[in-house]
Amino acid sequence: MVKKSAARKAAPIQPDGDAEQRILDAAHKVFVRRGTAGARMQEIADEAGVNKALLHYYFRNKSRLADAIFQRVAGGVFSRIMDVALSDAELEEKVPHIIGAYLEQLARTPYAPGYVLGELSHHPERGKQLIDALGRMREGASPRAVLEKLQRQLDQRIAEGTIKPISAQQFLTNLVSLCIFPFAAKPLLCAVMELDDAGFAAFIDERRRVLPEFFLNALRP
Amino acid sequence: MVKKSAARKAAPIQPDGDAEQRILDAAHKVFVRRGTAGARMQEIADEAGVNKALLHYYFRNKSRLADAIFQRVAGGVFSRIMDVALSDAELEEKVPHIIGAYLEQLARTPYAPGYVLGELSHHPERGKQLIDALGRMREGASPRAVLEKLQRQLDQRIAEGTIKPISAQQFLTNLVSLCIFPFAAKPLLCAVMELDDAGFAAFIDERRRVLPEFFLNALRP
DNA sequence: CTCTTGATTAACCGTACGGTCAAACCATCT
DNA sequence: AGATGGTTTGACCGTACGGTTAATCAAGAG
Repeated sequence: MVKKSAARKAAPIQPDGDAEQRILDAAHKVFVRRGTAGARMQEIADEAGVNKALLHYYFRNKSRLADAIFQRVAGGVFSRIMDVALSDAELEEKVPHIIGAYLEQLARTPYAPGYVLGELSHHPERGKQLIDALGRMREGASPRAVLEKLQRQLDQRIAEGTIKPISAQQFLTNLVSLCIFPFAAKPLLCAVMELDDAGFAAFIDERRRVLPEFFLNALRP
Repeated sequence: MVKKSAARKAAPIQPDGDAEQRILDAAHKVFVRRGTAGARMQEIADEAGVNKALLHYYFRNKSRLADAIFQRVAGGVFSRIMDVALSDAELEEKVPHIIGAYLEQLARTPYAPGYVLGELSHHPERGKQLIDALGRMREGASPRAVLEKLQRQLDQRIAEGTIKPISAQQFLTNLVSLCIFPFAAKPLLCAVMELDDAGFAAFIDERRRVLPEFFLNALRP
């Protein structure tokens, strides 16, 4: 759509990367820490080291920029969930693996979940937009198909009598809840448990050990 | 602090209740659906059927009003958690009871969790404020004391060998995660599972049956 | 009745904010 | 060198928003 002259050069002139990318990164930071409504175009421009008008040049207006960032952040938070449902590994391997990878990723972006959930609650229509975007990222991974595949795997184990009956919906909801919520409520948990950032990291580390066992144990018949 | 003339009369003149209360209720609605930064003082005034200047008369400015509402909403979302830790009942009774009551309450205010988590992530200092307020509501229910009491109860059961070892922190975090998250992510869950509001209510109803068993099962040694 | 006092309003103010525009910039091509 | 076209900027605009003020209203006290 928009041709980037800097892309042709090996060493870009600008401080780092081309302007559009710097704007996206700056907007990412600002939107996540202030929320869409609380973010200021000027603050994003400053953070990107760029004139405010340039934001409107690349992204027509604030709401388009906000949409782009929301998709980026929410995609980052939720895309990994697909791994659970799509992989063919047995639950006993899959669950610990996904929990470990997920907690690790979230620990790197601890404020993303709070931002995403806040935005979702103020703009419910973004729920639909988000799963459309996720479907576009991973070919043919419609939510319905994903849930059906997971349900088949669960049903087989249920028939074997090796896990208790559970629907794929409840299974996924539980798994995601246990992983994401502690980050979304991080400031509250830190206050309740009297933790600083290092203490919270330790709490998450402990969680990485405890959660797989807790979850698999819950499935045991 | 501020004397209310209408309070003296048996039948208040105003449409319903005194102005301060109507403002609080209106602010509650507006802040929850728009978020603090997205809420407009004018919209709150309209919703309360009152002049905008009156908001500044009762609450000096927007941020004080926002603080009041946040405490109210967040208190409503989290105060019930205390019941788990403070009650003396056995886990097998306590857990299903708290899950049932909690899901029922949240189903009545489904957008509160998203609002609270969003606000927490943009104003982390409110975590501390919130637990102070919760401590004020329930006499001598400091988080530390609550966690210690719960830990004693858990330790006894662990020593008996009737549940697996778990810290009070992880126990509470898991319980709260499983209850609150589905509401905070309601728009997303509805999109993924192709549910309307009635379908979501049914999903929560199913959850009320499934969750106690899931949770207690996870504790089983 | 007047005086006082809290409650309520209409009108207003300053500015912060999202958005626009014409000019300047700069690499590339002829 | 000049022309071209995407990129970047400073200056500007309209308004929506939070907040203030002076006036009005209602009701009790004297």
